[in-house]
Amino acid sequence: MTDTETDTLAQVRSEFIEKVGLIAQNEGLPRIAGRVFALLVFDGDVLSFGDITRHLEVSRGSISSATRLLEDRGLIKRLGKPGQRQDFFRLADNPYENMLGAVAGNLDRARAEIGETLALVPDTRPEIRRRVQDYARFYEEMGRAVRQSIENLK
Amino acid sequence: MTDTETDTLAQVRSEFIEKVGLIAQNEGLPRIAGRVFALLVFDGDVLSFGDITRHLEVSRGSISSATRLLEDRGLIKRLGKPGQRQDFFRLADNPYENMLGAVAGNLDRARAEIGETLALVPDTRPEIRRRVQDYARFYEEMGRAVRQSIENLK
DNA sequence: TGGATCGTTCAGTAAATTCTGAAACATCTG
DNA sequence: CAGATGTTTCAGAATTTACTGAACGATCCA
Repeated sequence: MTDTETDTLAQVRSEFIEKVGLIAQNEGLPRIAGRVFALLVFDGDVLSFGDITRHLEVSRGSISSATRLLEDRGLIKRLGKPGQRQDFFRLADNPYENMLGAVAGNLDRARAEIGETLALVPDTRPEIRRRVQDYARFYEEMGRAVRQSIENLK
Repeated sequence: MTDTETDTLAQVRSEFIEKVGLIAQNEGLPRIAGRVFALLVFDGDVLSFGDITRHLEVSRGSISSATRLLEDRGLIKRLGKPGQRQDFFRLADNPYENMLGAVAGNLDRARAEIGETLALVPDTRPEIRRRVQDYARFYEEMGRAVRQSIENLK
């Protein structure tokens, strides 16, 4: 591999990290969480907490909360190494399925809330019921689709 | 219908509106946009701009941008009535399909950006390619699921 | 045990987003 | 055309969210 190619790959890598940061932001996650995820996707290796702060040049506080968020969502895995003070991280085994699991959870919650309203609209107002039901059906349908995706990714 | 029932329905309606406001916020939309949408779902009628400001008690500026956002996404329809200065609004004919259309668009965009990265990772780094490709596949799969939902809602 | 390294917490700051209200602009009516 | 009514725009206020950095408690090593 020539130097030029190395430089280009480093550049591709850094652009990827920034892109995923923006995608995360667009999906309502902290940008830094997206960058950490991207870093682990691209590099593949097990990285230490310190590695991550160094690569991304952000405060340890931010890395702490980003890693915890990603860990809670099942996107990354925290590893302890015997005789090592540092925490280590790698991609989870099934990050995308877990990501979709969180999405499905949100959809179910929304569907449930609308269901509560539906239960309170009397039969004497069938037009209202129908419209609220259409809305509920939308979340049901999305939930089904997402669960199907989880299957397809397995 | 008794007064008690009427009061209860009014209450159900207002709780629904607030709930949808929060759901919208949770999905990254302005809360007011969610409330406007909920109002039109629940009431079903054609409502004027003024009706909406009165029902929701927010500034006309906010209603103006919320209605435009919802209109742009194909969730509501703006109507002109002959001999009437006011704008009128009703639910779009297929609001949920259009909502999903926007979602699918975002997924496609994300997928495309990751595809750009993938194209730049050389064959000499197959491990990186595989991981980036898995990530791209995730967006593909989601896109497929959403498009399927659109079909199912038709 | 003392000193170093590490991760978390939290208070304060920065940045982004939403909302308001007033001014500008447009349309209708008499 | 003048006045009344209606919508948009935009500057600034309010709110929310993300981020930093320092203090703290924990763990490891000499």
